[in-house]
Amino acid sequence: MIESMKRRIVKLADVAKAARVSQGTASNVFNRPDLVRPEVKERVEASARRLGYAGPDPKGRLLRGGKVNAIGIVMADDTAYFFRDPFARMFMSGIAEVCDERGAGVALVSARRRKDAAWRIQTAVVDGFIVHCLRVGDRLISLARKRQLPVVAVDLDGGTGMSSVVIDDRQGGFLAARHLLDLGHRKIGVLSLEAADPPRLGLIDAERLRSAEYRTGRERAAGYAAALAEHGIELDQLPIIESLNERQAATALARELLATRPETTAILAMSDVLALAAIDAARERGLRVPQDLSVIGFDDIPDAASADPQLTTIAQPILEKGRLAAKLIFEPGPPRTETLGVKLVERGSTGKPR
Amino acid sequence: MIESMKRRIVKLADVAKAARVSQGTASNVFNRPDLVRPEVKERVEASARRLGYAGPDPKGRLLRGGKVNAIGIVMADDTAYFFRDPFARMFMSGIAEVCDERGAGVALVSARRRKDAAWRIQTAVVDGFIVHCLRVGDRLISLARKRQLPVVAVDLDGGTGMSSVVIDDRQGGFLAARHLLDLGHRKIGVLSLEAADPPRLGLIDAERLRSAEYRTGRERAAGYAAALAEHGIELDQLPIIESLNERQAATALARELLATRPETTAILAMSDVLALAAIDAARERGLRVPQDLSVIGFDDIPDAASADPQLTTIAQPILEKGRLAAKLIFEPGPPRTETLGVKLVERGSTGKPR
DNA sequence: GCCCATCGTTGAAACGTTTCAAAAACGTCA
DNA sequence: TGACGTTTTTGAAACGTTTCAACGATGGGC
Repeated sequence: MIESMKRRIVKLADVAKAARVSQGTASNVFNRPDLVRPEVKERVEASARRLGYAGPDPKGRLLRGGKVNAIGIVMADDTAYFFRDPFARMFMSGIAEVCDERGAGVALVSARRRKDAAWRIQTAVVDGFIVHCLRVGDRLISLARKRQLPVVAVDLDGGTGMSSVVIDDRQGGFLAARHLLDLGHRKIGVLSLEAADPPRLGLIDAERLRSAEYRTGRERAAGYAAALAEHGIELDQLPIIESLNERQAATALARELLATRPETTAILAMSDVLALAAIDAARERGLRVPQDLSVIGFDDIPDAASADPQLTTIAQPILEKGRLAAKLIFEPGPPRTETLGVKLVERGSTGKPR
Repeated sequence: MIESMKRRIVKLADVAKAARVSQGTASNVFNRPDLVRPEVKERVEASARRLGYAGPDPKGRLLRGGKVNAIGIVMADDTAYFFRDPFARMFMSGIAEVCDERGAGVALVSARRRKDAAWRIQTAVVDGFIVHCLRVGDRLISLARKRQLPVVAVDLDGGTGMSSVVIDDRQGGFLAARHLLDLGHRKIGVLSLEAADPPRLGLIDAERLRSAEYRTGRERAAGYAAALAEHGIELDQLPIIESLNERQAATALARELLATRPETTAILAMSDVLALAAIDAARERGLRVPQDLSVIGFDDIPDAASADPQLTTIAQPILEKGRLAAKLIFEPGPPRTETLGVKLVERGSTGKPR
């Protein structure tokens, strides 16, 4: 009698047997209750209750051929980043909206440590992946694709056979640079996102950006170059600083830029975080923004509007980006690339040069 | 030849056959590569490549007895709420930290629509649940528990056989009320969280709070009552307004409170959101905070410190709450309830009555 | 009373993997 | 050469469900 304590887990077959029906019928009780005679249904449910059946185990259902009904979002950062970073949060909100509509769940896949990341992606129980990675590059993508599930890349050059969502970074860069040029700035410093892995922090030459592995930096720089060209300026003539997209680190680099190039009247920053860092650095030097130094950012994160001074920036539709990425995952059709527009938002951080 | 186009999915057995090894060996190639002779491993990998094998399918592995390696977080709101709400975000960050440490994934389970919610919880592919629900009450909990997976409840009275994490709401309520009383306030209005489902918006009596279905409201009110009692005041003597925890809605109710009880010199709010709403309402009436009206909140969300005036509030360790909830999920031991402390944070929204 | 349609129920076959005891291969040593 | 330890490999048995063609019962129409 004691060995009956072994408490094996109760499964559908046990319930079926106890209720003296076939397994198929028992299954129907839980999944298509109207197919089974009320009386029988009652009996099966009673058995289930009596045996302490936990309900059909998703593991079994899954194998049988079901969809998981959840998509995985891969980011090259720790999981808390999803909730901390303003960009990530809006992006996720967009995804969440669409998933709710479709009744799909959301699984967060952190790909922080590269080693671990592979395993996480290979074993994630999902129906598809949205991959947002600037940092680790294509490795994550190719891992995800190997799973042979739908994959949508975000802010990355779309590969063959994969959908992707990008913004018109080049146009954004163009608008930003033209804005400064129109105001009369010529002594412009560029604060760049990482161009490739590994990043090379500090002064870099324009060539590194032209051939950058990361799409975002490459395209935004190309936009800058196009606007500059209209004024007969080469990107190569400007000082370009590559930085991590992180406020502290960027402030230090911006400080250095302002120190070595005191003639600078404007900063072209490839992200709002970089722009805010530039403002911090300017303030340290006693420079007023925008009177002594104009700063323009990129992205229009929520902080941009509440900064002091309010940040002039290139707005990208982050929420929409998330929505679109999610829609593409669910869309059955052939893979395609969607490009979203950007626009200049003039606020208080730019003005005419002194 | 054409029917071979049927492109059945390639599975481990196919790879094994192609490489002329047993399925067991093929499995080892992917899971314990060092158990198999390099030469054989090579051969299997080659076959896998040639056949376009996607790697061991997690669905199969899962059924065989594996852990999913992910926990589900259930909230009674839409999925975007996880990224929007300041409280939820900090809470999730705490959870995320611990999950990263343990190498576990995070799945977001929205239980917005009650009907849908059941299915979501029943089919979520996870190893355990952290359930945070004020609104929908125990239904979500009991669904989760039926899965016979580890469940941790947050901010809820722990049931038998289930771990839970709570804060010392009563002590928090006590500290908040005592703070106002010590400053000399006697004409105090209470802005309460929902007491039960369905909420009853507007003026309620103290009894509704004493017997409230939701722990948070009940306990905080009990703390208020204890502090008041020390000054010979009964909670029943104060005006109590029940409100949704939502800024707009709460502002309207606070406005009403201030209009009908103009003698009020202080507001005891059960959350920071409610407190901020009270400040909005006060401002509309031309009341200065804290000179004309003192307001104290609860929670200490990030907004509290950056509000104008900065909000005096009861701080609860939100991040730690998340961490602890996650730890309890992974902990093998018997279920237990952890209670976290709170503390009074004096800032600018409270002062002596005029 | 017989035939047919309908409704419920059954039984067995997937689904794709991991695990584990046992068998085979290999190497070493007396 | 045979006995004996080690490595490798095998074969088969789970894991828990859903699905689906086929079968039996039930009742209506003729």
